[in-house]
Amino acid sequence: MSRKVRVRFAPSPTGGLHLGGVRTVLYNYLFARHHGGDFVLRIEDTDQNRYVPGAEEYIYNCLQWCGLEPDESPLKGGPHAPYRQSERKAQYAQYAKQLVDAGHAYYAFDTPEDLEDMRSRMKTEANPTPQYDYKMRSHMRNSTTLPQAEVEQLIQAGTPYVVRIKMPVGETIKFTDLVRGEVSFDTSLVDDKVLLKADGMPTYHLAVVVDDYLMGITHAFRGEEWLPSAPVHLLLWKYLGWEKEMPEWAHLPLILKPDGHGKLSKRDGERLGFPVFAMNWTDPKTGELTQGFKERGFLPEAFINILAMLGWNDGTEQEIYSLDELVKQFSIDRVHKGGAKFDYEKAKWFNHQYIQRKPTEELVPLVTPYIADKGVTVDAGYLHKVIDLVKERCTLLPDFWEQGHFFFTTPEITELQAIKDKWNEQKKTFFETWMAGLDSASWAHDALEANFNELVAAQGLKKGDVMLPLRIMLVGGKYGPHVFNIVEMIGKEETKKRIENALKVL
RNA sequence: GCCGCGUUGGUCAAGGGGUUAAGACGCCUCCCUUUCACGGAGGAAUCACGGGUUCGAAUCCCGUACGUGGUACCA
Repeated sequence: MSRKVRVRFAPSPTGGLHLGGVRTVLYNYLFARHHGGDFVLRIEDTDQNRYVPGAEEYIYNCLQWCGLEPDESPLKGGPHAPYRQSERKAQYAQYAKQLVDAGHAYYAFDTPEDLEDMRSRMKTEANPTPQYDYKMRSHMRNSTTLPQAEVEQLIQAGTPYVVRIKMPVGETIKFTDLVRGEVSFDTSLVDDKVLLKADGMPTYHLAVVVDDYLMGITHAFRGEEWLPSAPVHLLLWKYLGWEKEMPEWAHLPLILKPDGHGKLSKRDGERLGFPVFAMNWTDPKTGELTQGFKERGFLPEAFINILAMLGWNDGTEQEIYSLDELVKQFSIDRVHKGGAKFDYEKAKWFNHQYIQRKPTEELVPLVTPYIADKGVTVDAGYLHKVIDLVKERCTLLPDFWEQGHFFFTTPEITELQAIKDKWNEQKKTFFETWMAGLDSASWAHDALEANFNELVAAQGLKKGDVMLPLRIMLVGGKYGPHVFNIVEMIGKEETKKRIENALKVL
C-alpha cells in the first residue's frame, strides 16, 4: 500500500468535453496532487466507428485552459507510452487468450445479426432486454458449445469472432468503493461482456483493466455509469492474476439536468441557454457549434471552483477555493453519493466572485479581445480605469463591453423616453449653461460634480431633475458607474457632443 | 422487466441519536446608492413516505415511493 499514487483520466475522443468529464479530471488531478502522485491522460479510442477528428486535440486544449495538465499523455509521452489505446492494440489479444486458456473467457462466433435475432426472439414483456449471460451462452455459437475441432477450424478459416468473459454463476462480487462504501453484485445477473471485438480491438472492459495494470494505476475514478460493470472489471483483475495490484475504485456521482431529470447533456445547455462543454466544440460532421464555458466568458479558476463544489465540500463554509487550496483540502471520502443538478445561476455567481477578486491588471488582457472584437482599439491604461469602474457589475467577460461600451464609443440612447416626458425649457437651459462652463472647469469627477451642484442650486433645480437626464445622455440608459466618473473619463469634447446630440432630439 | 446506486428548502449543501436543522445561490421585503449594480439587514424546511429500535431519530434498521444509471462487438 506504499505504491506511489497514480490516477488517470481516460476519455474517448468522440466530441466535446462536458462538465461531468471535467469534474472527473479535476477530482483525479486533485487526488493525485494531494498525494504527491501522477496524473495520466489516456485516450480510449478503441471504437473506430466513433472516431471524431479533432476531438483528441480538443481535450488537450480544454485541460490546458483549465490548468489541469497531465504528467503523462499521448502528447507528452511518459514511461508507459503509448497512451492511446489504438496504438496499444497488439497487446490486448494476448491477455484475452490468457483468459480463454484459463477457462475464464471463450470465443464467440455469433454475428451481429445472430445477436439481434436472439434478442428479438427472446424479448418478452417481462424481459425486454435479453442478455448474453451464462444461460444464453449455451444456446449460442461459441467455444463452450462447439466442438473444439470446429472452433479451431473456424478460427483458422478466419471466421470473425469475439472473446467474451465467462461470468461465473452465483458468486457475489463485493468491493469497497471510495465514495459509496461497500457495494455488491451477483455474478449470475451480469452478462458475458465482450472483451475483444471482431476487429481485434479490446472493448473498454478489457482495455481499462489491462492498461490500468500496465500503467500502475492505484486509484480509478470514473462516473457512476460504470458501477454496474465494475464486477466484470474486478473479475478480470482476479483472472489475470493481478488482484494484489488492483486499484481502489471510486464511482463519482452524475451531474444532472437543472430541470426535469436525467444526466446533463449538451442538448440541455442549448435548451436552457448555458454552456455544457468546457470550450467551444464544433462537430466536424454536422458543423454544429456547442458553446463552451471559456467562450461564454468564464474564468478557468472559477470554472474549476464551480465543478469542485458540485459534489464535494470540505465541511466548512468556504466556497471560494484556489486550485492550490483545493489540492490541499480535497479528499475523496467527502465526495457525495447523490447526483447534483447543475445550477447555472450559481455558476455565474462564482464567476462574478472571481472577477471581483482578480486584480485589474490581470483583467486587462482578458477583456481586451472583447473590446477589440467591437472594432475598438484600446489603450491599456484607459481600459484599466474602465475596468476598475465597471467590474463590480460584471459577471462574465462579455459584460465588460455591455457595461462599459459608452467609455469607448458614443452610445445610442435607448431610454430617451425616461427623460422626454418631464423635459422642459428650464432643464434645457441648465444643460446649455453647464456645457458653456465646462471649458474652465477643472477636470476631475469630484470638482465636476461640485460645479454641477452649484449650478443646479443657482438655477433653482433639484439635483434629481437633471442627474438622470445627464446619465442617459452620456450612457444611453439607466445603468453604469457614477456619472461624473464617466464625464471625467470620456473628456470634455465627448461630453459636450453627447449632450448636444441629446438636446437635438429632446 | 431485472440489477445497481441514490433521496436534508426551488438549487448546491452542513450536520450522521438530544441543534433554535449551518452556510451559499436564487427569490421576496427593507436600508444604502439622486441610475444599474455592489454592499448591509430581514423572510421562507413538518429532513420523500410508512413502520420499527430508542427515554429521544434528519441521523440506526426494514419496507414503499420516487429519481437515476446499467442491461451494445459505445465508452
